[in-house]
Amino acid sequence: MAQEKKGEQAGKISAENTTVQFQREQNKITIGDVAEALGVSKTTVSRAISGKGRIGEATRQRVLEYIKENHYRPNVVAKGLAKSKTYNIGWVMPGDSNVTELPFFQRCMLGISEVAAAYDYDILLSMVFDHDISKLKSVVKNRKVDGIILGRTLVEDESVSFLKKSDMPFVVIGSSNDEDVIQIDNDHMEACKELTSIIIMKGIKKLALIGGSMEHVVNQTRRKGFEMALAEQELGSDAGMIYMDCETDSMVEHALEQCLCEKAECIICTDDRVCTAVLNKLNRDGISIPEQIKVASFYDSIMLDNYKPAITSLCYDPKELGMVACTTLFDYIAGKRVQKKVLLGYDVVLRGSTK
Amino acid sequence: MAQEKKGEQAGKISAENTTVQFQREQNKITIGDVAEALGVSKTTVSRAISGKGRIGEATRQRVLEYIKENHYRPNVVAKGLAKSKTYNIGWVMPGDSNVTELPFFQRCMLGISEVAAAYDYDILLSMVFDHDISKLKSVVKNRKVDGIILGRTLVEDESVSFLKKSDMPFVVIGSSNDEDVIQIDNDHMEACKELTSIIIMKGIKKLALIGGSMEHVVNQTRRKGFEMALAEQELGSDAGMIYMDCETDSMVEHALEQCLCEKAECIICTDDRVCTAVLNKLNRDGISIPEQIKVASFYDSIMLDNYKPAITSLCYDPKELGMVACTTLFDYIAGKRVQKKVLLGYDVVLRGSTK
DNA sequence: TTGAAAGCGCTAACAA
DNA sequence: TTGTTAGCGCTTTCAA
Repeated sequence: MAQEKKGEQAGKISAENTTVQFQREQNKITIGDVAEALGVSKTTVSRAISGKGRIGEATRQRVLEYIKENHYRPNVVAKGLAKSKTYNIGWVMPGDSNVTELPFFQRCMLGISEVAAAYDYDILLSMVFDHDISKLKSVVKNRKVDGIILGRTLVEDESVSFLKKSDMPFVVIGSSNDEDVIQIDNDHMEACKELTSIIIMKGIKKLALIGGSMEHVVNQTRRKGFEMALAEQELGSDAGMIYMDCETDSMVEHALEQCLCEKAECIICTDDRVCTAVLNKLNRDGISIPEQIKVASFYDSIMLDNYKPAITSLCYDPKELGMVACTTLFDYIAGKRVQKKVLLGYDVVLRGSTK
Repeated sequence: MAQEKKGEQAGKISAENTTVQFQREQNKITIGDVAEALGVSKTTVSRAISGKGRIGEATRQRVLEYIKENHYRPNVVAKGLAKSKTYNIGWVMPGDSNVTELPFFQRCMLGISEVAAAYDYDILLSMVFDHDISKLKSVVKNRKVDGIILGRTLVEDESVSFLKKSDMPFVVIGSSNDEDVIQIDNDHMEACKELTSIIIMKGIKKLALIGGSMEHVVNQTRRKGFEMALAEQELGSDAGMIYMDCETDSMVEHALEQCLCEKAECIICTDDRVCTAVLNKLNRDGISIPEQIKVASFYDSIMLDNYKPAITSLCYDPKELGMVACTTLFDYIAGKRVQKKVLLGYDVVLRGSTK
């Protein structure tokens, strides 16, 4: 076992066969080796690979062939050093535990991943916390990425203000109140307005919004959409109750109780966490949906997938968000002129809960 | 707007103020600049920073001070090139859509992220698909990482066999049938055996296992744990029905029907997706839990969090899994001898569904 | 069309 | 204790 065939995993296996030890194996073939073997200069090899600079078709083919046969791969890091690029983009997502539950970020990642691959880029992951963005800082200061995608924005966002002061190109997924920031988002305002309007048009005269933290820009936007619908549909000012900043289940329940007292006919939740809490309480209290009260959510998720009746909600495509964000970032890095604010679509999905 | 203060975001804002264009700003101070400014050699500066090699305390302080004042940060990529390191570890997770729903991987990431940060490493993310591991391949061949953590293993795992042939150190989260692979996992076998045993000891005489794909090592292990409990408790061979490879809801439902025909008293599900399907069908058919039939799951998740009655299940800590995997990988890279198979703990949580 | 040489920013022998 | 020098593996200017 001491002598391993080249190409097999380099590992020494212990007597008891229960531990292993890694031994580095040097196998690397460099551009210099290729040049030497072919009797040409490194420059020529480099040119053959990049396709830049004049080079004879014959030599070009010869080099390319040799490379293929000998499985030569240029060292991307060395290339990066020479070109002042890293071929990485940074993906910054929140690490807070109630957020890691959400499939949203993984779906975004999927989109980013796909686009980045097309540009021969990799993704460097940084998890940040509301008040600890040290990982983001180190990635930027260590210059390990060529640009950054921020997965979430807060109203007062340390990440954003840090990035603005750096010279690192970045885009955010979600919205920012800062006009200078390149932002990719769904059109939450329009979406929330539309869903609310539809509900009103169904004849509902008294409706309530129960929402999460106003620290999130998106919740501000949702609220605005809700209010706009109310204004547009010309319902009285007492037609819409709003309870924001319900960050815990008990706060949601408390808000819900108020809504019930006020005889709200429909409860709209800004997201599925809030909605779950609402559904649980209604269930416990034996209030039936949609007969006694209607429920809708401004965000759908698997958490609600299996609920009976199905919950009316707004649907978005996080993967598309990731793809557009990534494309935009690459365009921006390349010096192209890019849209500062891109708004993507949504679907209003009417289900049993508002029948 | 054409002239920006240094340190502000380099961006040209268009006339309509709706697009932006990025302009690179050169601000970098190198080790050479520091050396020159201080009238010492680059080596001296390098030594002052790394703390390696003999250097006078006086010069050392002088260098450090200058660095602090002038905000010099060594270029990690250049350092990496010189030391043949990347200061990145690769994190490979599946991109299949039914898998991105799971918070499991994000929780693992959290643990990895924490440990990696302590080693001044970053995480390079690759999403792979069951039969397309090209992203993994490019990351390895491009030598953009010093080691890799595989987030999931299949029975016949292309990623594993590829990595074994490369000289890239790697560990897997989950189990592999391949003894040579360094693997970090929860003790699923023991956990499943224990939960099953407990249920049997409650007096259940006829129980069924409904499970997902046998392509996943973990499902094989779970099945084994289930079978071991049956054997150990000396129930007859007809006491335990097993329906594996139920990859769709309809397959689960079909299996469930069989179980009901056979008068199973308790349904155990290998994971929460299966469990959700089971619960939905039981609910639809008006079969009450735990009165008419008992239900348990070998994996808990938020999908089941809000179900009434609460579902008895096994609980694991994915973050710990990530932390241990990452630590192990670093030890292995450092040439330390490491355990080939590490098994972490679990909790059996008995809830209403098996009352 | 090709090559020599300098340089990207850092580390590490070896000398002094 | 400090500096000189030669890399790490690639790109790119300039000259041939």
